[in-house]
Amino acid sequence: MNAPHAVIKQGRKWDQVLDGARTVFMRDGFEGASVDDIVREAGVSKATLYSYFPDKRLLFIEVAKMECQAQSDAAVAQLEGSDDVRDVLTTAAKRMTKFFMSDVGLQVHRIIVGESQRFPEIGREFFESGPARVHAILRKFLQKSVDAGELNIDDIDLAADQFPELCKAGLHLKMVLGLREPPSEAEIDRVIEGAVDMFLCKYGA
Amino acid sequence: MNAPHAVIKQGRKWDQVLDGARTVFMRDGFEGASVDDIVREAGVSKATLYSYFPDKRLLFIEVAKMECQAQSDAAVAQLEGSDDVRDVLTTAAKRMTKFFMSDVGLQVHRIIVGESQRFPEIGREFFESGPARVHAILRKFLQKSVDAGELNIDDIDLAADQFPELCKAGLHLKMVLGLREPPSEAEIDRVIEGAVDMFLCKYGA
DNA sequence: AAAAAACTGAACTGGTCAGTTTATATTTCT
DNA sequence: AGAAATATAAACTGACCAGTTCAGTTTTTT
Repeated sequence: MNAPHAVIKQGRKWDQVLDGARTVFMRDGFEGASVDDIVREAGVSKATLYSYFPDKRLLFIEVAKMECQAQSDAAVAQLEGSDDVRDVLTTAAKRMTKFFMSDVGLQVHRIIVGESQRFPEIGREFFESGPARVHAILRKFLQKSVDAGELNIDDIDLAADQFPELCKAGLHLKMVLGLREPPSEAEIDRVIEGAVDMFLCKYGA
Repeated sequence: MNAPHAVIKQGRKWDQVLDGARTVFMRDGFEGASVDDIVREAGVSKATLYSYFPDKRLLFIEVAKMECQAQSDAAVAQLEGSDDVRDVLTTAAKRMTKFFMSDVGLQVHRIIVGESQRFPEIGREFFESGPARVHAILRKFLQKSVDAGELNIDDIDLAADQFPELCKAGLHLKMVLGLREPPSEAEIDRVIEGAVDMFLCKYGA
């Protein structure tokens, strides 16, 4: 069995190229990043890069995909470990907020929003691998809790949309626009507690 | 009294330039817009444009300022006309949501977020003339209602941050990324009612 | 009507950048 | 070791674009 382990021929320096591209795109955005910067960062020749990717746009899309994937893996996981609804929601809120406010999360958000006109598929990729997964997992948990009689929700999709929104309250937009320092633990806790309180006030059984 | 009515000499075609720039920037973004496109759209010579604005960046900032101003004027007004808290909140929510979902509102949001790294002052300008004004007006109304014993809020700033966030639930991001049709009246009403319900559930006296 | 101010059009500069080419070198496979 | 695949460096092309310049025209002011 010495069959090639991938149909797509990727060459020895595939990872280097992607790493370099990730660094430069995340630092400078799509327009701001020049291909020469990327090859310098990657320690690779321009010809090599272009032997992997036919153009800058497709390289960017590949990087964006990877970043979205990594993002959602880190931020989203099954909601388990406690039987108390408030605990579970608080944990979920902390995870989400942590990612929303991270440098990577903010920068991905900025770039995706800014380029979503130019590259519609990137917007979809981002949404599916991030917000949509959060929604799905939250939805599942809420449904389970409703079935168990612990929550009382008529429109579960709406509720699963509201909760993440509450976790951003006031902080996220300011951070995206670079208008404030990262929030302290205390500030985050205040927002999260406010979110959970409000959510349970409305939907608690 | 034939004194010039403005200290800054603006020339006859000032408005033409700004209108053309507004059209092209809002259509193509900052990088996507070429100065030649703008002068063509404005029906003005390049030399004229550069006699008003020293460079493309400052022209863009001027346009962004105007757009933010127009935005907040349209979306934000005193919250009056009814004594019923629910009515007032519902009206406010409708106005906000209408703007959030409008073509102009979405495009301004995309461009500002995308360019906020390159032009930090634009982010601030946008925030002050938009979200911050909404926050201030909402805050004032909430305080008044608390004083009148109609609401019961311990952290008014948090509450004033939560409400607009609830009004976006699920819709805004999808629209920004171009992932769905504009919501129907029914969908908007559903989100708004959900927002007001949840808000009053938590803070109603 | 004369003078002053504003505008025009078109060519030009200098710089950047995506993507290509080529001749050469290194790595990997057999 | 020899062949085949992969990578390199560097120069090059073609296009785009911000910003300048200037000789000449139109509009406004006096």
